[in-house]
Amino acid sequence: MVVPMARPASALRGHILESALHLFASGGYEATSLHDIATAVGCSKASLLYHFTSKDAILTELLTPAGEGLAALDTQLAPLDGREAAEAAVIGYVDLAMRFRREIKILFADIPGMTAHPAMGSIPGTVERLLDALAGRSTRTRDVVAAQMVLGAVFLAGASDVDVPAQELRDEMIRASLRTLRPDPGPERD
Amino acid sequence: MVVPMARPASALRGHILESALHLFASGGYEATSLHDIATAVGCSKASLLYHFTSKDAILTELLTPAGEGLAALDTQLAPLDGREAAEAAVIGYVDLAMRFRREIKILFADIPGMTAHPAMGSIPGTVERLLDALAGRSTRTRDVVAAQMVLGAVFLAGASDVDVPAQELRDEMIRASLRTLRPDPGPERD
DNA sequence: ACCATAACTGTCCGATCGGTCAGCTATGAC
DNA sequence: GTCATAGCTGACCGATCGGACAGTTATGGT
Repeated sequence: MVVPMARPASALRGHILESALHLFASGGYEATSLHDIATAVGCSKASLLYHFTSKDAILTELLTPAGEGLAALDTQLAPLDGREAAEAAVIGYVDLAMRFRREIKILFADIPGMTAHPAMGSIPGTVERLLDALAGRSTRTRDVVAAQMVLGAVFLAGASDVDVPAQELRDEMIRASLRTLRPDPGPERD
Repeated sequence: MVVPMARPASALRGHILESALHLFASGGYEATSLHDIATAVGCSKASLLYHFTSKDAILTELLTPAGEGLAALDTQLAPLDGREAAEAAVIGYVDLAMRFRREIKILFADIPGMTAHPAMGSIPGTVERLLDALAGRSTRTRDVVAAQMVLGAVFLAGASDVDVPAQELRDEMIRASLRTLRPDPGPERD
C-alpha cells in the first residue's frame, strides 16, 4: 500500500511550515488557502499536499509543540494547591504564552473551530484545570473571575504587538497577573 | 433605479437578526453560511438576501450598536487624564463588554478580518486611545503592559461562559481590572 | 545504461460559498 | 375583476476551496 505518510524533513518542508505559520498567524487558518501558502513558499499547491497529507496536517504540526507544552504545564500544576498553585500557574502560563506567541495568534484567530483541535489535546479540560490552579483552587466568585481574566489577559497581551522586549513583557505580565489574583490590599482583610 | 435598500422592520427580519447573532457568536462569522442562517430561521437563503443586501449587511446591522457604544466611550474618555482616565476607562469598557457580550464573541471569533470592519469604526485608533486611557496616560512599560492585559482580560472574560451572574461579573471585573492597573502596594501588605 | 524512487507539478474534481434572477403567491387599493 | 406591490422561493451562476491523480523531472544505486 502506498499510504502517504508524513514525509521526512527537507528544505522545502521547512519553508512550508515557516510560511504557513506566518500566514496562519497573521491572517488566520481558515482565511489562508493552500494557494496562498504555495505562493508564499514559491512552489505549487500540489507540492504542499505531497509533503503534508492535508491542510490540517500542516496546522497540526505547527500546534503540536504548543499543545505538548500546555499538557506539561497541566501535569506540573496537578499536585500544587492554593497560592503555590496560583503562582506556578501564572509563571508557567506566561512562559508558555511567550514561547508560542505566533501559535497563540493562530488559535486566537479561529477560536471556535480551533479550541477543539486534536493537536491541542483536550483543551476544555486542560483550560478548566489551569483556571482552577490560577484561582488557587478557590471557587469564590472573586477568584474565579480573576483567574478567567488572567487567562484572557496573558493570552491577548502575549499575542498582541506591544512594543516591549520579550523579557520585560514576560516579567510585567507575571507581576500584573499576580496583582490581579492577589487579595485586595484595602482596609478589609480576609 | 431600483436599489435594494435596507427593508423596513418585519417579523422575519427580526428573526434573521436574532438567529444570525446567535450563530455568528457561537460559530464565528466566516464559518456561518447563509444556508445555516436560513435553516435556523426556517426560510430560504434567497429570503435572507431579500431583507438584507448581503451577508455583510447582516453583520453590520448586528455590530453597529457596539461600534457606536465604543465610539461614545472614546469621546467620553478624551478629556480625562491620569487615574481619573484609567478608572473611567475601566468602568466604561467593562460595561461595554457586558452589554455586547455576544457581539464581542463574534469579533473574537474572526479577529483578523473583523477588527477592520467599517461597522466598528476605526478600531485600531480607538483601541489605541482606550489603551492610553487605561494606562492613565502613562507610557511606562509597566502601565502599558497592564493596560493591554486589562483589555484582553475583560474582552475574553466577558465573552467566556463563566457561570456568574452578570451584575456580579461586572463588579468583579472592574475590581480586578483596577487591581491590575493599580501600583504595587509595597513589598508586603499582609 | 538502466531503473526505482523521490520530488514536484498541471490539471481536473466535487463541494460549498455568496449572490442573482425570474417567477410564484398573497394582499389590498381601485 | 384587475393590477401593483411586498414577501418569498427554487434554480442557477461564477468563484474558490481542499484535495486527488497521472505524469514529468531529478537523483542515486547497481
